[in-house]
Amino acid sequence: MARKTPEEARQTYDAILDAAEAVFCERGVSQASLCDIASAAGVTRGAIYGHFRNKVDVFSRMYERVHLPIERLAEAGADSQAPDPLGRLRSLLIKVLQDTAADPRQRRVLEILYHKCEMTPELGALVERQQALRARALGHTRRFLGNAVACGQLPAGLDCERAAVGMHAYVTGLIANWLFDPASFDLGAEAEPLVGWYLAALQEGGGSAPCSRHR
Amino acid sequence: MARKTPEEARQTYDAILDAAEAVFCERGVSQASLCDIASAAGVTRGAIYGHFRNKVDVFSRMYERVHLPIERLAEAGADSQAPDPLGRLRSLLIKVLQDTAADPRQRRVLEILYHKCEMTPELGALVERQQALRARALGHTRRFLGNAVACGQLPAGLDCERAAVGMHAYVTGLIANWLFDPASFDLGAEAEPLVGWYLAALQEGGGSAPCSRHR
DNA sequence: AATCATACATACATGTATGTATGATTGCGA
DNA sequence: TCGCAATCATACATACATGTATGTATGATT
Repeated sequence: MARKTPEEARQTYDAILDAAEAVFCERGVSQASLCDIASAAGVTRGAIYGHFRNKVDVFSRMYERVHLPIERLAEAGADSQAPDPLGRLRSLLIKVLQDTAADPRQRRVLEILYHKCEMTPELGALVERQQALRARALGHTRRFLGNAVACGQLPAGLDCERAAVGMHAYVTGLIANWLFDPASFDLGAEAEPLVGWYLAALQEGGGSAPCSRHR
Repeated sequence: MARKTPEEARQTYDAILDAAEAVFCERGVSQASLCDIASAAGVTRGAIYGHFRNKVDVFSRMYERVHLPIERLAEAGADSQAPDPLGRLRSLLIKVLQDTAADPRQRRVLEILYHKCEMTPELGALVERQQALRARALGHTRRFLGNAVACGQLPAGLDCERAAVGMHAYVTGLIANWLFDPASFDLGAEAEPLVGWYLAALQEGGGSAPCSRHR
C-alpha cells in the first residue's frame, strides 16, 4: 500500500487503539483477535503489525493512553505540603469517580481492566505494574491522611494505613460495581455524597478499634 | 477404558473440577484449554466431555460448587425479624472476609471470578446471574440496615440504599484488592476491625448529606 | 453367564489465530 | 528528479483448541 503522511499514519495508529478499546470491551481481551480489531479499525492485520508487536503491545499502549494522565494527576497532589489535604483528597476522589462516569474512554478502559481481561502472566508485566501502582496509590492516600492528621483535620488516633486500605477498597469497589452494572446506581450523582460521607466517617470513628463487639 | 464404579466416576468428576480451579487460576479461563485441565486431572479430554458439555459448563459447575453454600448463608440471615440485625450483619461480613482469607477453594474461585475471567457473553448467562446476585445481595443488606434502623441500632436518617451500595463496594473492594495483592494487607486479621469500623461509621454519620463542602 | 450401558481413551477433521514474508505504492529527503 | 524507506495489504505456513466419532474394557443387570 501507498506510503502515508506522518499525520495519516498517526491517525491509523489512533484508529487501531480506538478499535481495540471497543473490541476488547465487547468480547474481552482474550477473545478479541487482531483480525477483529483490524476490521473494526478499517485496516488489515498488516497495519497492526506495522505499528505494534502483538496484541499485548496493543493492550499496553491502549492502557497507558488513559492511565498516564490520571497517574500524573494523583502524583501531583500528594507530595506538596499544601494546606487543606483532606479537601484536596476529597476533590481528587470525586473527580476520579465523576470522570469514570462521564469520560467514555476512561470508562471503557477501566471496564476492560476490571471485567474484560485476565490478570495472568500472558499480559506481560501488567500485573506487576498494577500491583506497584496500587502500592503507590496507597502511599499517596496514606500521605494525604497523615497530612490531614497533622493539620488537625482528622483525629490523631487514626490508623492511616488501615484507613488508606479501606478507602482504596471503597473507591475501587464503587467503580468496579458500577461498571459491572451501571443501572444499579448513579455514580456521577452519588460521587460527592459517597466520598463526603466516607471522609466524614473518618473524622468521627477514626479507624481505631471497633466500637462494639460482634456476636 | 474400563467402566468405573459410580464412586470412582464421582472422584474423576471432582478431580476435573479441582484441576479446573487450579488451571483457571494459573492461566486464566480463556487461556486454559480442556487439554490442560485434563492432564492436570490425570485424565484425557474424553473424560471431560463425558461429564461436561464444554469449558463453560466446567466453569459453571466449578463456580456453583462454592457459590451455592455462600448464597444460602446470606439468604438465611436476612429474612427473619430476629433481634440484633446489625450484629448479625457484622458477623456475616466478617465471616465472608475471613472465609475468603482462610478457605483455599473459596479464595481460588473468587480470584478466578475477580481477576482471572472475562465477563463477556462467552461465559453464557454468568454475567446476568452475577448481576442478579449483586442485586439480591444489595437487597439483603438494605433489609439488614432497615431492620437495624427500626431497632434503633442505626440513626433514623440513614439512607439505606446508599449505605448498602457503599457497603457492598467496600466489602467486594477489600476482597478484590486483597486477592490481587495478598501481601498488601492481612485480610483475615483486619476483617473484624475493618468491618467494625465501617459499621461504627454508619452509626455516626448516617450516610446523609456530606458534612463539609469540597474545594 | 450373557448382555448392555458406562467411563474413558484415541484419533481425526475443522476452524481459527498467529507471525512472517513479500509486494505495491507513494511521501520525503538528497 | 531519483531513490530510499515507510505504510499497509496480501499470502502463506504453523500451531492449537475444539468437537465428535469411534474403540475398548469392565461394572451392573437379568
